[in-house]
Amino acid sequence: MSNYHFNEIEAKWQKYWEENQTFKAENFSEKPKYYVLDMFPYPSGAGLHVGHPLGYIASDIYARYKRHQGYNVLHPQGYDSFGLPAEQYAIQTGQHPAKTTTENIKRYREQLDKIGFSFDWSREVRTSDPEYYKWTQWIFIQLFESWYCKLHEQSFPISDLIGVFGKEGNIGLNAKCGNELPDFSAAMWNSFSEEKKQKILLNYRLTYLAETEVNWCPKLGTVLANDEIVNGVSERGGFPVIKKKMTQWSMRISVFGERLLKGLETLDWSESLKETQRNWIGKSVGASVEFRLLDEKKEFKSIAIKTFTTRPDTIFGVTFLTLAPEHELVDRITTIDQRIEVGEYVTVSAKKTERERMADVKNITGVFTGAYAKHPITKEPIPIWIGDYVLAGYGTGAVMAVPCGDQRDYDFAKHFGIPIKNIFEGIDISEKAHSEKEGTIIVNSDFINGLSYKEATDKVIEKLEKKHRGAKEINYRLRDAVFSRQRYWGEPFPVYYKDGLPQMIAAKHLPIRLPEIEKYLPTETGEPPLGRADVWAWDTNNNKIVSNEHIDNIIIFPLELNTMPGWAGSSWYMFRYMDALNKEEFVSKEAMDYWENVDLYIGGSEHATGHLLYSRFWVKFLKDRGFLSIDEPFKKLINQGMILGESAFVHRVEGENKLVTSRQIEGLNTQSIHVDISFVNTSNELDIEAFKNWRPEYKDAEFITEEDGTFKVSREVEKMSKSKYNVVNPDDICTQYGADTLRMYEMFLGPLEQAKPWSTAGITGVHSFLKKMWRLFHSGVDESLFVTDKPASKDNLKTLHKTIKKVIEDIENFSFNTSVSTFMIAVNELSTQKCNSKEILAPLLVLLSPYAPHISEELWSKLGNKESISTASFPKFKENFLLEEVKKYPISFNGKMRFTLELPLDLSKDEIESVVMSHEKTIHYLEGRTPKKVIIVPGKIVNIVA
RNA sequence: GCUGAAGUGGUGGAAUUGGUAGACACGCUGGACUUAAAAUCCAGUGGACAGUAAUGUCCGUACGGGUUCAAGUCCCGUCUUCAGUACCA
Repeated sequence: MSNYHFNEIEAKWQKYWEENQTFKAENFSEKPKYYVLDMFPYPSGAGLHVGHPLGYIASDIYARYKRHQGYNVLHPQGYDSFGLPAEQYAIQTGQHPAKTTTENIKRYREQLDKIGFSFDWSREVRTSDPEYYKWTQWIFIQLFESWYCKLHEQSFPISDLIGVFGKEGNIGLNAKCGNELPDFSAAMWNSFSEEKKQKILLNYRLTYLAETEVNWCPKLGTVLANDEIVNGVSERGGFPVIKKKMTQWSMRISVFGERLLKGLETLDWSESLKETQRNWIGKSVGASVEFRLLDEKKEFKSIAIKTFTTRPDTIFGVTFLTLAPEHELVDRITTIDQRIEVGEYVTVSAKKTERERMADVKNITGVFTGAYAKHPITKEPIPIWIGDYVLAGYGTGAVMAVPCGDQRDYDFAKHFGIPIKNIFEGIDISEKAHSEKEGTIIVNSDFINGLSYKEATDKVIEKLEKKHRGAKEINYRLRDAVFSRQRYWGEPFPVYYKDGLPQMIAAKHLPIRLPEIEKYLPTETGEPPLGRADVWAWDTNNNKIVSNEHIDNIIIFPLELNTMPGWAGSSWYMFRYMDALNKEEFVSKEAMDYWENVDLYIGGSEHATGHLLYSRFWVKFLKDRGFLSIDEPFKKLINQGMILGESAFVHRVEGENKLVTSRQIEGLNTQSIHVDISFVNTSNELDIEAFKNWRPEYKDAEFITEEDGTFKVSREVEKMSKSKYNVVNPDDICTQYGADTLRMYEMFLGPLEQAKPWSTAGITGVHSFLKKMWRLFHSGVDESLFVTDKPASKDNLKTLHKTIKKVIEDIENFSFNTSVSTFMIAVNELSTQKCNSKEILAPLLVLLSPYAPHISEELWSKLGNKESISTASFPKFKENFLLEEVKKYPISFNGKMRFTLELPLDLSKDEIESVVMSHEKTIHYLEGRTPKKVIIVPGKIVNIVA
């Protein structure tokens, strides 16, 4: 008996691969290297659904393909097991995150194993493993011990900077790098107390402690980075976020803006993803312009309001200034008469949540400060306003408002009756502002009259620089990333506090292990859960964690209570796989130099402004400091599209216990209720009994059915999720159809990068292909293996090489969906040709093995091979089976056009004619200026001139 | 609003540098096998018109134009959908 028993075959080969360590990668090899990486999963509690493995299947196909091509392939997998998702699941189930994480990982591993991936599990990493996060802590220390020189665009050890301060102070640095810190000389530096020195250094370190306005999410009990907020609510859970001042660790990613931007040019990523990162970095080129406060009593002579503009050419159109409500000068410049009004306005806007402020965009609000500034060129008095359309976090938090050239300034001016000055020739601004830069001549503007945007911009900047009232400036939207989380389930900081100042724990004492505490829940007020640990202080004599009780002793100090965010561990994991067991270094130089960077990275596009940006930042930093030899971690990136679920709904008549079949709901006032898709068949018919048992409240409900007694549900495509009852579990598919069918079907669904709904209905097509493939190797009579050494026919070879060509092209282009079709066509053709030649079938198996590894291994071994099919080399495409030697024949087309036709030598006229009539052949179009290729349409050739 | 991607049968989707549009699969229809069903296999399947038939003709890739011997593909304009981003000065 020799039917295709996929369950047995798959279990057999998965065991074989594990026992033989078939996919273990060596760190050094004569072969060229290739590194294929998946974005490692968060082990959440729900387990995998069919959407999760999509990217893993694609990367696995590619990894297996590269092995066949003779590469030494690194294809590892691990778990991003620290962070909010893992912790939220623990909180929901009331279990300790350490416990749920271990359980979830076990479940994930079982599910992954069933699909037959070629992962090298000997290199598994878990970000929550102390042996792993030891190095995350180590990298944090390196960041703390480094600063960024804007002049050299590079990070250096902080000790270099201390050396410079001791010799020259920071005056030179401020001038060269445009730092805004108060100047000090070498003598002053040397006279500073240690405490003051440390405080100054925090302004330079790449990770620093500062009181900043952060995004606080009370429901999650933690602060969030900008990329963790979507539409003003938290990405995880969708809870409100408010602004709050807190002392937090931050990462100085902003100084890397330019390099992160430039690096994108070298990467093979999708244009849309690069664009997302470019927008996030948000570079804008413009100028800073300084407006000095107009003050007759000369009290505030030195107060200057710095603004940023991308339109220096419109400087003569300025009719007011607007400050953000949070601007630091608001208090100082507001006149006595305006104090109450301004105070109220500032308080009200501070109370708004991120979301309210976004929702309020159309409401124009603002208040006059009573103060005036002097225009830097015309010296005219300019009124200073406050408005919340100006953001404290961007530029300088103050704008020079040009109502004629900016719609927001225009709306503000109209709303408050501020004059609008037109500086554009022949442009009507009675209805709206004119914001296009190009194609306008500037007027009413003194020395730039008659100039275009570009010329005027240069002239104005030149003038401002001469008057010391401004300079050319580049601004980035990219903000420093908050790095503290008031959560339990994350990496502890290797930091203790002495006299209120942070101190690093020496690297040799790492890891600082996360203490085991009973109450790990976050608090709404923001006290970190680690504050509840009884043993969480640092003994500097013995270099170990000790009980809190001893604090105040001179050698025992409080430890940092916050933990690191989820993206800490995922920012460098791709290097740990290279050398996962190394106890001495996070990755050895040899391993690093061999594997270099990830050649192919596959994962979701939702990480565009988080993980993919942060890890690029860390890698650039580690490269600067000599710990890595490469500058960009991910050479090629593919974003797999999400697989969506097809939810099913029953319709209940509003206010009645009556359910109506989907075709009869028209005209009725009904409410849709999600129903578990396992109660619905492919014809959308509901199993009414199962539904009644599932939802007892409808036990006695009235069912309005079709005439034939069936009850139909309606369908809708949504994100696959437990709460929508539309989850399809890959385990079930594996049991019913096998992993090879699942793998091929997931690829067959559509283009890899496109979002698409899952529908189990079509899976039979792929499954019956595998059955046909199996049958191709077996005789129809007694079902034993029926493969011969007979030479292949010409037709057989043609089919094979056509398939080789297409499959290689498809894999190289990541069009895995079309190669599934190619296999189907090949098997159909070979069945028709009754091909049983080993010369054809063996290479076909190798070709198929990346897609359907289990069946390929089984048939491969049946053919008498002792080694795993993964060691076989990929068949090579030979063109001569498809094309023949050619000779040029001029022909004419439709009796008018003359072409040259390339055809085999020594053909008779009849043969040429039959070729032309039946095949696609390339000919050159001669009558046009440039020769073009055309395909002959059979039957339309009138004359062939030999 | 801005940026990016896309719009092809009943459905998912194929179509090298412009060259027989709808591969492959699902679904549907018919047939074979079967007591029957399932499974399996075979055939048909964009639309309209003509023909007993083989077949032929015309129309068809969101819409309107254009370039070309030839356009799903290139150019201009319009509409729609999806995704990202959003008071960024």
